Amino acid sequence: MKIRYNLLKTEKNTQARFGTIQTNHGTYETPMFMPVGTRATVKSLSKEELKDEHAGIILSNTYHLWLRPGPDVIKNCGGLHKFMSWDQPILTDSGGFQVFSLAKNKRKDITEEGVHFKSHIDGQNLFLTPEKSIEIQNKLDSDIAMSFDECPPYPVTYEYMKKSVERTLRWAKRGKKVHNNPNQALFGIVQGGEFTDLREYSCKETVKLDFDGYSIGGTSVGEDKPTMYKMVEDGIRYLPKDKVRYLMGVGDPIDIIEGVIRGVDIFDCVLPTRIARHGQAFTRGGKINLNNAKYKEDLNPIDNSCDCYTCKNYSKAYIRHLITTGETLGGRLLSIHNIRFLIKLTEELREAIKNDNILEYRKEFLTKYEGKQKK
RNA sequence: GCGGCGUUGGUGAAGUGGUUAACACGCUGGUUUGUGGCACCAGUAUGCAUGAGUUCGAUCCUCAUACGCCGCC
Repeated sequence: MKIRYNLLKTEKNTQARFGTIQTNHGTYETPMFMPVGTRATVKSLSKEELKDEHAGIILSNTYHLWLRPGPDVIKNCGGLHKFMSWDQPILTDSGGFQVFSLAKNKRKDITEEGVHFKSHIDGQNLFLTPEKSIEIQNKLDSDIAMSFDECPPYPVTYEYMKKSVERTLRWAKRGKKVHNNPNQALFGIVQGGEFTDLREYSCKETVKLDFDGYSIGGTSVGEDKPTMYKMVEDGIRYLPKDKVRYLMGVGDPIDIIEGVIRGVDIFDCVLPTRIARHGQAFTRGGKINLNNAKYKEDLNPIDNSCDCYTCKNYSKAYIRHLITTGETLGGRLLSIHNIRFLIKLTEELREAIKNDNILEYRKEFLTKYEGKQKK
């Protein structure tokens, strides 16, 4: 079996969906937030810590594992699950986004055949193609592989985006052709930027290729929020109801809620772990910065309503001390909290969908999260 | 008691007779969305030991005082 998505309920007033994803490594409810473990590790966290906070699928990255330790090493070590001792599902990103982020400020050479770019480790010239990406992901033996796409920056011209969408479609076809891991699902990626007709086109053509799931790519690349939400709407409209919908790279709490309301099932994002390492935490009352002097002697947990390991055991004063002194435990504790915060958010969204009150939930969440003055 | 040297922000310090006193750290905020992990951005001395003098103008020159370090009696 690859994976199967079971749609159990659509919320009455919105497109929000409650369902399950069945995989070879267990069945999990959606909407779901997936922590990012780029290099076969969710930075600083053990598998027990992830499971204790109810993590389901986690992410890993083709580009990074390609460079180190290399796909053959992982294959010879029994595949990614065995290698990193993670017995729950893994989704591997294709490396498409790395082409965007690695080469953001430099020249990148995108050709029909693939992408030439330089290793961030030693500068050597690399060449990644759709076939290569899928071949690596086959070896990694993740549960879900992603098609290799082009993720253009924002903004680009309509003409460029049109060409890019066409190329991503050809790449999707090529990748699908060489995909040969019977236990691995393969997802297609919808692109098209902020152009409604290109999103529609990308969506319909990608669906024709019949993937195991679909993701909305090309968001959170510099556009404003209304534009991003429109991209999601335009990208999701023509996707089949019986397949998973994945909004790539989105993990701001508000964006997750807005995504779920528009019909997204799964999300991934580096935000919870990255901001944790820089001393910041999500709370019901908004994002806070533990570096702030006001927490110097604050013995309260980060969030009184949080059930995570960090909030059950440590105070803001202590975490602030760890963060300001550069102790690694600080980032770890905040990562645990932030991941739990987003996972708990999706748990509550599932309940809201079941109760048909997701709009009400959003209103209540925003009132607390953004302060009383808004909306 | 005599002589020499020194005294610049929270810290280490640079510097000049003339608009905004360098840099670093610290401190205070902020940013971060398919991770180039441990980053980036902004703010932070109306002030140069104290007093007087020289000068159009002094943190920078002169004198005195205080404090510190070193040497001599």
